[in-house]
Amino acid sequence: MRTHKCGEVTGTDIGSEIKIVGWTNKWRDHGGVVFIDLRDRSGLVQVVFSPESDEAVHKAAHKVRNEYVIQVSGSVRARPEGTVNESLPTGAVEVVVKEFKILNECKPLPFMVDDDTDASESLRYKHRYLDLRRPIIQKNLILRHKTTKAFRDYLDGEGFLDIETPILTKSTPEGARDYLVPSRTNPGSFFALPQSPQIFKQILMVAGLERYYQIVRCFRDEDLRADRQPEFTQVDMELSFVNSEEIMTLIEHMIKHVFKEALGTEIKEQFVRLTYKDAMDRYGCDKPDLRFGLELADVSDLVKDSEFKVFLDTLKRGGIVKAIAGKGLAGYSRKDLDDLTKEVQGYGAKGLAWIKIKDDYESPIVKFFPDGLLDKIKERLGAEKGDLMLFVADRVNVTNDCLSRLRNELGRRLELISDNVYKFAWVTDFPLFEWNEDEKRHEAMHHPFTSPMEEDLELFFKEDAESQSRIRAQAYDIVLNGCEIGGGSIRIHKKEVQDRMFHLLGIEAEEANSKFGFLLDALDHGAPPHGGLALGLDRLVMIMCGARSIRDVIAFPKTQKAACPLSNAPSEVSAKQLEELGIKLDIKE
RNA sequence: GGGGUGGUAGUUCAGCUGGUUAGAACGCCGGCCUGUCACGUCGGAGGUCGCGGGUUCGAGUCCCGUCCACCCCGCCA
Repeated sequence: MRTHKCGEVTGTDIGSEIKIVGWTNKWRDHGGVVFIDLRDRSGLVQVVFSPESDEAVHKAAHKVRNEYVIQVSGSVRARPEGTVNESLPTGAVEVVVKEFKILNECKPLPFMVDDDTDASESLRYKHRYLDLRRPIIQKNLILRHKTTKAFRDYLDGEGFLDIETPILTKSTPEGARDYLVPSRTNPGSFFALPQSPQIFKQILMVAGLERYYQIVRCFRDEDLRADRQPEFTQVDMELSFVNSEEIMTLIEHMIKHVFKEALGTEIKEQFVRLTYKDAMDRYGCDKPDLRFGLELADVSDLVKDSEFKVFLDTLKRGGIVKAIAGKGLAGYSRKDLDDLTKEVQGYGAKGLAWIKIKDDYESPIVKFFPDGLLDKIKERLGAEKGDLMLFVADRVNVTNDCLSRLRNELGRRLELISDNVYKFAWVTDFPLFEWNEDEKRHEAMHHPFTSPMEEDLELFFKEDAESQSRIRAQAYDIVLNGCEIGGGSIRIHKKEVQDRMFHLLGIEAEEANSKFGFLLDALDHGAPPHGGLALGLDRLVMIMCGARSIRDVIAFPKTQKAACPLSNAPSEVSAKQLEELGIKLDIKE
């Protein structure tokens, strides 16, 4: 149907007869001469209908409207002097139409197909076939394609096999809420859609496949966010006979390959290494944005010499006092400070103490600090005149949580966060367990198949909760610009260790057997040491695109209520379907 | 489950302390226009003010409820 693509008509085609097809991006009817910008995936080119070349064709051109699909035959020529469009790659040429055909018409549009459309998301998703015509979205999908291709190429080169795992699988305890699928042939029983192919990929290792990968859909029935969809894609990998260092090295090379191939960006520096403890101490979270500094400092040992009751009481109860220095923010108004205070209170802090460093220290609380103490605090924070010192005093986790969010907020306010900068970090030495206060039991921080560190195995077999809380995991997260883009671990490959793990998680042998028996059996039949990692593809591509939302890199995303405005899924089903499945509805009003 | 913002023409929005016939831009339809590329120009059509109640002589505007979209908290091993 065509000899050229619209965006690829160039000066070298001048004089030749070509045939192109595409959508009418814009038409300009001057009465005498009609211009149409014809668009296909490759770009735009201007076509000209002039009465001099063909009266009938020129007349018919008046019928064309936006988004009509047309086919054009004509000759390429240089545009007349003074009419070159510098802002268009094809702006030096135009196609003089000799023949054209309307291949399809288009009803009036619900919104303009245009990169800077400001149509609402729900309208765009309802007519996603129009929304996806916008070059800016196509660019994202193209980058996503290049990214997955680069992953596949790299992994293929490293001897990884792409192996599919079941989508209809088994519900497992722990983790997110499952999406369930009823089984018609087993009334009353349900499949679950996988939250990840975790167990299957481990079984592939036991089976001797040695290197597995899959770019695979995962499902979690939890509430949505700008960076969270109920179905999302992981680059999922598992390797046998490796340690965590070897895995991290491989992943680092892979990521650099992908950034170079898909984005043309060379990541030169080595990924930063942080232990979990370092990350928490210095940034208050396990996914710090390393594009800026503003590190936190623990000042508990200093403020214990003050007379500020809030701090002293917190310390007495086993809490801590940490602080951060806002560079150049000593001029903050009462309202600015109130806003910041409200922000941290939203995350559980009781308040935010502040001290401005001007010629003197300025704050309602300076009177509680003896001479010299404030200098020591200032020194520890690396603060100087003109800065604002902000303090949170609370339990360790609340303090860290609030200050890490405050740190990100200050990073934004001080405009320290630049796009097109990629700061990677590995976070390692995670605790194996996280204490669940509600249920009074340990939960796996990563997942229940994560191996404890060799040197902590002794603790692993001790009975007291305090020892157990000190066990570190052979787990590692990969962080990019303050976003967790992936994580993995060395897995448990010995049955007795896995049994012990379930025991510590409060999962009885019987339950473990019914839920994970097939994995436990496999571990008992010559399971090799193995480990792996999964990367969140959507989030990664989102960062690479500079997109604000994960929905901008997914062709058919769901709304915050986990619905699809295009297909209207989910929807009710017929009584017959329910009957076949043995399902009766009991909807709470 | 909770907090916030929004919902008025096809679209994006304005609409003041409640008051006559709800406006603008873009889009759409028609006319004019031979060098535009945000074309210009003249004219026209287009509204259940998300939905349901209430207050009032009178509600787009105030109150209550509800639905939807987005952002966040909880949740997401």
